[in-house]
Amino acid sequence: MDRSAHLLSEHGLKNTPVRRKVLSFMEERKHAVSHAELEGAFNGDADRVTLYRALNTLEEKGIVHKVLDLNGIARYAMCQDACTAHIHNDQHLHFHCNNCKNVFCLSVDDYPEVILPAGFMLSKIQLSAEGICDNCK
Amino acid sequence: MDRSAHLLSEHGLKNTPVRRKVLSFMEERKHAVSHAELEGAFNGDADRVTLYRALNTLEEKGIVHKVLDLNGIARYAMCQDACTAHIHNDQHLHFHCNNCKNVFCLSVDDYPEVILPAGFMLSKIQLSAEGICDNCK
DNA sequence: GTTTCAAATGCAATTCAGTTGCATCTGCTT
DNA sequence: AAGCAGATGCAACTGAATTGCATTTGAAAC
Repeated sequence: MDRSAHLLSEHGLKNTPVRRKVLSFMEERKHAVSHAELEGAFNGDADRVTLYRALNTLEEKGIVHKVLDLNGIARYAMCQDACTAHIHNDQHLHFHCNNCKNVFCLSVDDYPEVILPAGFMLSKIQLSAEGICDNCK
Repeated sequence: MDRSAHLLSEHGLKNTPVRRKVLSFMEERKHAVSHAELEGAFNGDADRVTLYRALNTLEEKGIVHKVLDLNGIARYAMCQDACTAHIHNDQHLHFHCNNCKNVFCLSVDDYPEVILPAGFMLSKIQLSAEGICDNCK
């Protein structure tokens, strides 16, 4: 049983070809992948709706996480590198490339203190960066 | 000439009823406003497309700035409070309410240093927070 | 290895934010 | 008052994402 199949059974999900391929596709990239990117990779081997549902399910189970790119389009990443190194698995930085709009998950050491006005309750803070990725420069 | 009209002429934009009302509506709120919110406020007095174009124009001229909410929907704010206090007018924090999805622009004192991998060029960093706003708590 | 059934998939249709093309109207300059 | 660039309104369109429903399938029970 490969890593993708293991991840699925571990979370009580059926081990289907689509989900396995989605996961291994993500593992191979170092950036967060969009639905459109996946659809291209499947090239007709899975319905677009099935891909949307696979992504939603994987996110609900905490296997991948979702991040909106600069155009507000959802992208998904596993980010195991950054996550295993920290307790809170969203303690990482999202780098948005202004050119290709890809999103990269990078680890970050220290977060600033945030002081909110009275009445605001903080649940999490998120640091994001914009610029040009190494592919586009 | 009121403040809205002044802002428009200052940026070489025609002083139209729609733009004036958009600006004064924004000035009255302490959160970033969405297109849907504006459309409700106009209640038929302006076409939806006109509102989209007004928002785009105001953003292009640097009068307002755009921020995507947690659902990836655009919201716009003037944020003069935070902006006049700092040199870089995007040096502020966006607080996203998990409940009403409103976005609040808050000022922030210090930004953390961000070290990127080789080949990545940084143009700006952005701090955002999630939680519950004072209205929803 | 069958049977069984909840869960997953495929297909069609729908929603919703946002954009574009084009004709008409209106601030603003002269 | 005239002229016109730019703003508005209307209709149609795009693209991401969702929903309903019939069919198929993974995996557990037999």
